[in-house]
Amino acid sequence: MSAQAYETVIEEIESMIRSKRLKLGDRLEGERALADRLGVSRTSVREAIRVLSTLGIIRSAPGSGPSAGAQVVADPEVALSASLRLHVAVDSLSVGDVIDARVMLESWAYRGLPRLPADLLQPARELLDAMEQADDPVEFHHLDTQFHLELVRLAGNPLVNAIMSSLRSSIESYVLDAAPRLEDWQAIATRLRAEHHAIVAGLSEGDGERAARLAEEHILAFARDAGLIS
Amino acid sequence: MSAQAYETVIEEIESMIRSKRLKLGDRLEGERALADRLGVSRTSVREAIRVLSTLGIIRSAPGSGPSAGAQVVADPEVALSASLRLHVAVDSLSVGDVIDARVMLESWAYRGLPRLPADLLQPARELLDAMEQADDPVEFHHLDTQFHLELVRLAGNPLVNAIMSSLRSSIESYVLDAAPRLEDWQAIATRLRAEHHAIVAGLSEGDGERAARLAEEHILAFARDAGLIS
DNA sequence: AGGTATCGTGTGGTCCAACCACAGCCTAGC
DNA sequence: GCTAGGCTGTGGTTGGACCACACGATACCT
Repeated sequence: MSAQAYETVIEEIESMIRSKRLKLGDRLEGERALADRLGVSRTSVREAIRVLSTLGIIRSAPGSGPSAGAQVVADPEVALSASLRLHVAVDSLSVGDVIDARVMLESWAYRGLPRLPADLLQPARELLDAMEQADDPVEFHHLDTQFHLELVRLAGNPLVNAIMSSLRSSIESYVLDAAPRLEDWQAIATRLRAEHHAIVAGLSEGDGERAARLAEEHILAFARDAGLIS
Repeated sequence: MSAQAYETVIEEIESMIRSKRLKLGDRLEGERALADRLGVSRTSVREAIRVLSTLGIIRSAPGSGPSAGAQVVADPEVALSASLRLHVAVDSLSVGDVIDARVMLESWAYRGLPRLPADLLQPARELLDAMEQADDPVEFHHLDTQFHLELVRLAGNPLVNAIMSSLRSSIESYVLDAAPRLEDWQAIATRLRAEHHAIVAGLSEGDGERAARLAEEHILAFARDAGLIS
């Protein structure tokens, strides 16, 4: 037995997924049954399930009934967010790296967009309206995150969406910490709102290239103001 | 105690990392000591360490001496690779999504590159030389992966490098499965080699834009040939 | 007959007390 | 001075025992 016990359990579950014996939404057999079938201890099965849970593949719930047990789910963000957050914490990734990656992602998403029907941009516009009222930096940032994510979502690539969301959340604490240090929050918020409208205008006119360039400058300028990059 | 036991352990370790009480390369206290200090069982501590290990933050080794114990490391790829691989397996992400993301990444990397000193491109050129001799599709693919990764590395963003590497490995099995189905492998390999040289030529002349466009078509054309996308 | 309180059962969550394999260190013996 | 052996602490694994939980069935009372 070269591989560790919990690894054999993961391999078994992954194999069941690949061979379609386990599909999205299916429930896994009980931990005790699985342990017995694979000839390992329940502890090892639990380690494996815990790992798959942090990878966003399985969700476990105690109790009984339809919602209980271990179920195959699809939550690609959890592992990405947790991993990035921790790697930024240990300084193996810098906040600047994350911001650069975000610029790449967002400008890619906008550049590829065709002229959009007005109703597709409606959710983003509503977020802009909400941001008009938001004076609190924390609330503003929250809406801002949703706004940018909503726009990237229009590109229709779920993987890019997951990465985008994870990038934001991995440096959220740094952004929020920086907010109070901003010189003139009101002035900056006003500028950010105007830039948001300009990006949406570009997209609604089918000028994804312009929106992309605006977004790049929008993101980098704020990051500079917040002292997140030099 | 609302949070689960293993979560409190993760929070404690993450807190130690954020406050720099734990730095890259440091060794964690023993599992038994940590369990005792936090008032949880060793089982829960082990679950937490196992999770952090799959997130690429901690590496554990049994035995004694300098290499033993749990150590803080920085391996951003492991979690990304595992997560993407499994999410592609459950069809929550498609191979096409992954390929599109890779095109984004690679073209971004090349577009941002200035004219490069010849020695920076030397490793890539050597991989091209090796690929001239590689007739076996598996060996060719292996070198191809290294080649593209080497070029992206020139952009100098470790996060992008990690994502790039994870994207490749998450769909590697699909690419390798598709290789035998290719109509005329020799002809395709010849074309791929020529395209590789053209990309390197673009970069060596400081024309990142051209290299990016060539890379986009290079990747998408092969994906179409291999039946990975339509 | 209809509602309601109760119990039974199976789930994951936690803990404990062992034992194993491993690798460095230290000591006794040559 | 050197080598072989045991000592010690590490993570890895196991079995068994509880717990809290939530559903479903059952028994009960009205």
